[in-house]
Amino acid sequence: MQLHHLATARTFPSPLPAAPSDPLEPLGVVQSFRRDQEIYAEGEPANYCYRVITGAVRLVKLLEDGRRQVIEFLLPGDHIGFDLLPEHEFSAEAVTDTTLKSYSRRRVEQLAEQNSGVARWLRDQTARDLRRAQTRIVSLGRKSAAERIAGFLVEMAERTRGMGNALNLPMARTDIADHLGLTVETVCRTLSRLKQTNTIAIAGGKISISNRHQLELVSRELH
Amino acid sequence: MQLHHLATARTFPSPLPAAPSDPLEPLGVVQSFRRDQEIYAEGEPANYCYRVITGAVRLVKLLEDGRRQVIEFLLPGDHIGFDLLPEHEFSAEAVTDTTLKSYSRRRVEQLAEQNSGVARWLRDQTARDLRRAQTRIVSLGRKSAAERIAGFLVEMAERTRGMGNALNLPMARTDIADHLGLTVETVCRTLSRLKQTNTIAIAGGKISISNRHQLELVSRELH
DNA sequence: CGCCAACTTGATCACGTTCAAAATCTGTGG
DNA sequence: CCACAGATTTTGAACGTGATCAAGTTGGCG
Repeated sequence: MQLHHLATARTFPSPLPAAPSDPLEPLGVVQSFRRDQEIYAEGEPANYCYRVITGAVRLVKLLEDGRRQVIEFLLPGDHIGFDLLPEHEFSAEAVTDTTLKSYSRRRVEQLAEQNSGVARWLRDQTARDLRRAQTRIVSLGRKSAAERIAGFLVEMAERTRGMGNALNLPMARTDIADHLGLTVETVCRTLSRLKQTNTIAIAGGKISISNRHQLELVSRELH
Repeated sequence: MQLHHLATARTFPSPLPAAPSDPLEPLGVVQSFRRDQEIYAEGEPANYCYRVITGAVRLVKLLEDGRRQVIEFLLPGDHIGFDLLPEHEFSAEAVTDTTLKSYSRRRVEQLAEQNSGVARWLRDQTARDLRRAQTRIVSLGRKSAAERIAGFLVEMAERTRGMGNALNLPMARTDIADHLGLTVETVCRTLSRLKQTNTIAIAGGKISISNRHQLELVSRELH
């Protein structure tokens, strides 16, 4: 199989957030993954944690009968596996060609033992992930398809702060559907409806937000 | 308003898990809450964190139009708010009459600063909560009503390890529904169906598991 | 005993799914 | 550069799970 040439158009060119903490940084090793390549598998011992440099990663749970849940998308600057639990409960896959910086879990743990700043940073990191997961629970438990999709677009706009209103969504519709607990068809139809109401625009496969205010209203079912 | 007498029948009499860590324990102060009493509100500064002694607590998100999501139930031995983020994102309410031990967030933070064991315990605590939340995401995103309810019963059986097969569910059907992203009616109907198939028994409002194996199969849609 | 809240059951409805097909995009080779 | 092939996205029609609306039933507590 041949290497994809690096899809620079699908990459996030914005300046990367600062390293988590200086003492951690020298431990990192750059690693590259091709589109759809597995970074680690469910149940594997967690020997490394990662920071996304370019590209995007999805955390995935695959049920025995083929149903799939994308638990989380990780974008440049995001951290993976810093909860330092001994095993990965979900698998991680590259959404597009991706580069990560990987850190030895053992070394990070040692560092946290000695340096309370690092320990604190780890704690805050995990706490933020927890908040995000809990917010997702509300969305999946109590929101309509339109609310979830509008909310997802707003969230992605904030997380990528792409130039202007152009959203850079590296993932396919299927990934979005599996993230929001919907089917591809529902995602497409809802996007089409948002387009018809001039809330978003879809040109050449790229989505941009035409009416951010309206999109936020829809995400709260206050239309 | 009059005090309810302590609903001992609805309380968890099992031996309480050990304190998180000795140095933390002397900071704790016992506090009591009546059924449905608010422990803290959404958006409030998080000055305290808690450990459940008896009773049960629900973490709740209330949407502007009245929809409700119970993000999490906390049972005796469980910890609340130890992520030490500055504000509570959700409100906490007593499901039944409840006693908590409360800890000053500031003092806990200081302790973590000095004692890397405490810091590590905090991190692990938050990491476990994160795992639980992520598992819930899978359930809400990709599981049917029957799967969610069966899974919930199994989970509660494990968490309470009630005497034998008798489950002690302190929360009302509405709470269960709002936890699983369903309506009360669906919860009732599904419980009735589980009863008809002799998977569970409902007597005097109390649920007990008749066929644990079957229940686990249903929770994985392998019936 | 009688009231009110919680639970249960039934009938109908709607949102999102499923199945199916068409349109568009991507990449590859001539 | 265009043509073709496979994958992804979009649209359409029928269906089904769980929601909604409505009416009983049970249980706790005065």
